[in-house]
Amino acid sequence: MSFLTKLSFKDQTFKLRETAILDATTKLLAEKGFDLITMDDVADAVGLSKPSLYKHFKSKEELVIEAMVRLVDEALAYLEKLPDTLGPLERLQSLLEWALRVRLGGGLPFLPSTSAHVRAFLTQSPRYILRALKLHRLLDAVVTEAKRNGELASELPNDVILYSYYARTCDPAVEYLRLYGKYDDETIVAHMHSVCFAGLGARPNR
Amino acid sequence: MSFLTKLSFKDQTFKLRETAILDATTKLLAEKGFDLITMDDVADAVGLSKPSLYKHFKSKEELVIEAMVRLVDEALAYLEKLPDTLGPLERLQSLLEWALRVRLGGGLPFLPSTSAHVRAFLTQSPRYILRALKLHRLLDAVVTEAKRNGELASELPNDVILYSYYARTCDPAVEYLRLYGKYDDETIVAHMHSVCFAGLGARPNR
DNA sequence: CTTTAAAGTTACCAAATAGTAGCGTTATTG
DNA sequence: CAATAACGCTACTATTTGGTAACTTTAAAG
Repeated sequence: MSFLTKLSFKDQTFKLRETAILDATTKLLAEKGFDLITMDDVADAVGLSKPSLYKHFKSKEELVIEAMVRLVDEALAYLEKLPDTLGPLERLQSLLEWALRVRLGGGLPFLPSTSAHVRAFLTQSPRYILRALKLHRLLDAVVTEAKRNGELASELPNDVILYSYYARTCDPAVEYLRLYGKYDDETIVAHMHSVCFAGLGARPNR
Repeated sequence: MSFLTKLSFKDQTFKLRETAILDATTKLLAEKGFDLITMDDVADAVGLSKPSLYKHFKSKEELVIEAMVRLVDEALAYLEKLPDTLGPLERLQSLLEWALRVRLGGGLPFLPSTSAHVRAFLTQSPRYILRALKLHRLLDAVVTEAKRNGELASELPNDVILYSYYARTCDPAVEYLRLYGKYDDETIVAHMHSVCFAGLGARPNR
């Protein structure tokens, strides 16, 4: 028996279940938000009983932290996977579009804009903070580079750009556009992209 | 005794208490969000007992609805009070700045971006819907006018502009800028204003 | 096939909290 | 000053829900 199959069957299903739980949590978080989710909801969604959940995650908050950690990891992976040929502005645009598509596909908005409670315990979690800071620092460098290229507004401080950028990935306008605007996903992405980088004001005609 | 003083003392204090309750609710909503507020919190904040609250508002949800109704009414009043000399873009800019200052001063973000639950019962409340729609229609006309003047991006549909505009009044970037950016309120307002109308991209140098 | 250890489940507990019943108190009216 | 009606408060209930104890089943190992 190989080293890999040594941990098999039980441990494999355990791991599978863990991702299933995180998937369900992610979906529910996107739909209802932290406070409206009960642990029974999560258990039902994944076809498990509540105590089994606690075999994997020791509390509701840790469950959500892990879901967010996974999300930030995906963002980091996406950013690193981008071809080297892409310029800084293109990287930012690509990541924004990725984040919007994740959300439109039923995923989480990253950035805990949802509730003060969630933000509080997320910012207490070293696991989360570590990744969020890493992403933040990476993007900060990209923004600096983009400004140097004259691709971003040099009159705006980096943190204003970054926080506004994050905010756009969890912009409630997305939901309103889908709900009331009846646009398809790609149209929403295009519009959000346009608003994010060019604003609402009239654009100069070249 | 005049007709006015007829309702006096008790009824006057009753009315005063009502606005005090709404003030406290507004402040708490801005601080903690709907789900983390208990009716005891509100009662304590205004120096009352919980059952007295229920003499004024028959449920927690109705209390929040009334707070939001009052907020939208204030926005409507602000919009109507603007001098006729202001152009459409200036009106939008002025209202955005007003909304941001309200928030920075401890008030509510309008638009129920906080929780799915809040949004659900707000959009069920005729009292709220009525006002929200009225504001929406007013602003829609202003946007159309601004586009005609070449002051807003004519390539964006009105609803994209409006939902993005609303989103900017409750943008989480505001809190992050205050918390981590250490900017004073007026600087935040100026930056948000800039980001909203001109976007993050490089601006044309005239 | 038997043993054993882990995983899953049912049934439960404890805390929090929205909402209420009924009593004490205060202010208005005659 | 006396009567009364409304107002506010203390103390309670019911429900929801995060979390757990102990029993049962399943699967790996000899």
